[in-house]
Amino acid sequence: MPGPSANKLDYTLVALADPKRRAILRRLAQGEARVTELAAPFDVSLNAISKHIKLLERAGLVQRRRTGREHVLQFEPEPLGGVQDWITKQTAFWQSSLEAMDDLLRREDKADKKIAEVQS
Amino acid sequence: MPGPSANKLDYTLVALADPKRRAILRRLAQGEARVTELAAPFDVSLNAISKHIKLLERAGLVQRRRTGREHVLQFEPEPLGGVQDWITKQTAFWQSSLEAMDDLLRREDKADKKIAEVQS
DNA sequence: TTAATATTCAACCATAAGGTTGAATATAGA
DNA sequence: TCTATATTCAACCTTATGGTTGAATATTAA
Repeated sequence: MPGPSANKLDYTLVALADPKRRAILRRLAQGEARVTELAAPFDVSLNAISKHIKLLERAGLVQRRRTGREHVLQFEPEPLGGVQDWITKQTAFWQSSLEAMDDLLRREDKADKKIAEVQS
Repeated sequence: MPGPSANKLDYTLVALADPKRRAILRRLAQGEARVTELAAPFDVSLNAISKHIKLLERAGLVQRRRTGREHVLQFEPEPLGGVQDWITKQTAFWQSSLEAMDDLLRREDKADKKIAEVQS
């Protein structure tokens, strides 16, 4: 989706949203590799993989180091922390809301009992 | 990205990759809401938000319940677990590789010392 | 220098997202 | 029954992805 106003988290999630890119990251988690090596397992063109790597770079998930004509890619886990933070906050919000609703239901229950007492 | 071969995780990550959709999820984490309510904070058309909600549904991140003419949306946190699992495995792979490399370096270091001893 | 290797760049195509407007549907309310 | 409200559907536009092929660049090796 990223237009001109996209932020880091957007880029990270876009980068992770493709199975080939996730496979590339898994591969890089075991150690650096060159573009050709990364492309080998896939049955698409080298150019296609080159583009995938660019999206991973944009997200900060890989870093590139040139050694002569070879480009060595390295896995950079930091942006994954941003995703985890978002998920953590999101579920935290949700759970606190559930607890709040629980309280509310409990209070309503008490009120109902009071009314029942008065009416009985 | 999802073509015909997209899986659940793909859909989840695509859904999370847009800030408006994340904002909708944050809103829904505090409690259910109707489409119009969800659309209110944004300066895009109701139709645009309707489409965003559809992508969230596709990912299983929200559930829809119709009450007369109103559609009530509810947050469904389950798919977020899949994202967390992936990240956990990815970083686990990476750390074990780092440790393996560490061992390797230590061994090489020992070997170097032996060589140094022999040569001295 | 010449030839092979490693990568990107450029141009192109198809599909999915993200948005718009206008019409269709369905339900609620006067 | 009319009319307003809540949502989706359909058609269209633009941009980003994901892919291709062919050419350009840079570096290594003969």
